[in-house]
Amino acid sequence: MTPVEPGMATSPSAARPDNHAAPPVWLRAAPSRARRKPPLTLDRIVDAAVIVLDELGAEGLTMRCLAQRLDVTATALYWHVKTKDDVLDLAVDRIFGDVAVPDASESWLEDIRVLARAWRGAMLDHPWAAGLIGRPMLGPNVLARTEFLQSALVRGGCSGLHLAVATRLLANYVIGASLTEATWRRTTEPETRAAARAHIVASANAYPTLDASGHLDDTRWDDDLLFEEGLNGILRTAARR
Amino acid sequence: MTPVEPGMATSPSAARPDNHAAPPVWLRAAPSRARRKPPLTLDRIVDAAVIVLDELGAEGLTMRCLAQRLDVTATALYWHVKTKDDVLDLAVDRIFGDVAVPDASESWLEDIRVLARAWRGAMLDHPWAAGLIGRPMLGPNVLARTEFLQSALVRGGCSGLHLAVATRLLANYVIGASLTEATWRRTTEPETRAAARAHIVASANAYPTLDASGHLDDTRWDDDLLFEEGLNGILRTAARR
DNA sequence: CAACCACCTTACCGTCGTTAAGTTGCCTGT
DNA sequence: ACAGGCAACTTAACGACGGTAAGGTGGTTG
Repeated sequence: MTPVEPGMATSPSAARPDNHAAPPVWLRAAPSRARRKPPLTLDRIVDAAVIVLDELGAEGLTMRCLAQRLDVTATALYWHVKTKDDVLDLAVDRIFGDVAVPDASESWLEDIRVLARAWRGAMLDHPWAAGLIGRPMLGPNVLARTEFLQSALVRGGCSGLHLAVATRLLANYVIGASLTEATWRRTTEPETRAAARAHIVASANAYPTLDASGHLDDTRWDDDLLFEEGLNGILRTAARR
Repeated sequence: MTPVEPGMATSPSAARPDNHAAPPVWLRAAPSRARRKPPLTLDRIVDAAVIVLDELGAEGLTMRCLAQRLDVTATALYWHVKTKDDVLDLAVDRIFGDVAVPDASESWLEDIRVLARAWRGAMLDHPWAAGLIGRPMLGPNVLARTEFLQSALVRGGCSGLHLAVATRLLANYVIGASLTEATWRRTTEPETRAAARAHIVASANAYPTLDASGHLDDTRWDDDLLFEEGLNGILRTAARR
């Protein structure tokens, strides 16, 4: 697939002496660094994994295809990573690195809002992450965001039981909302969405309220608004402390 | 694995005549029904799938092992089911059938509380379900519970935007909470939990608030209490309408 | 220059989900 | 009563997957 290139790279006895001899630097240094493939690192693996996941989804990520994109054999990955699950865990934490942690402003409420929005945004940008949340998230990026969230609550005056409750409430809401929205967005060829909605309408006697409220197909309000309003509701109760 | 049993079942030319000939009914009728294996149905497949999932977790469920438990070949399943994902979807919906839908009482708040508790309980009883929520949940059991939840909110006076917000808020909170708790419970050999907590303590400078609040290892309050308090917070804002 | 070690490859294993092509047995029309 | 057909299952096999074991290689160190 990637046959060994002829010339310098192949034989040290030809390449090294060149180093000491004639050729101009720009003809020597550049190729010698560019032609040799860059070393495989954990970072490069995770980068590639996120790209593949974005393109093909969670089921599309295989060690072989990931390796191919990095121009190595599949087994080479196992030098840097113990199992495929490691790659997935790292990829999940990686995308949460994109969630900007705001500088702590004087408005802890707004800080939380910003973080929550960004968190949801990251998950909607990478909908495959929704299916991977059922594994413990202990990566440094996730922890850093949780730390910020809880510290904002502390700034807002929460402590003790109320702090624990508010932290979980917020985190669980954001996770739940992102999860359901991303799931819906990911699997939704519009035909599926229409079919689901049609099924509810057809079973209107079984689901009268869902039918009347336009569940799964409400064009009156969009997801952003509903998320924001729910967030407001939570923050109002948190602020009452 | 299941060799053909000798006698009647093997050869029609030997079995059928017996039907017309000597042997007493209780030796004929009973075995003829008991010995013939019960027909494979979707229901039996899903039942077995839930059992296997409970025993071995999501990764432990394979079509072959599921088939073995049903005393059929793996390919036989594909007559009743199109793909393995179908089995998973059905299994997820099945466990939500265990969530008791309360009779609508005069207290819509309490109705919601009961349903939310049961929902969470079902997920904690079957922690494997947490990893399978990243797929659209459109099964009849899930829909029926959502219908009840929303109808309770309507009884409570919600409508329009507020109804949509409250429905999502509640559902997302319950899902998020169940997911994180189940995930934690499933993957937690105590060693992992201890390691995670130790990591936070060790990085106390990076996560001061998490460290101080006993994140991931707070013995002061248990999960049930935190869930309940969060639920109360949500319902208070919903009730203000 | 020999020995070593980090890093990658070649070769391969067992298992998985799934398909294709029979085979069996009941049920129905005549 | 019997032929034909269809539903329900089996046997066989495919290709891809995650993962392991052993071997090579190139740069660094004694």
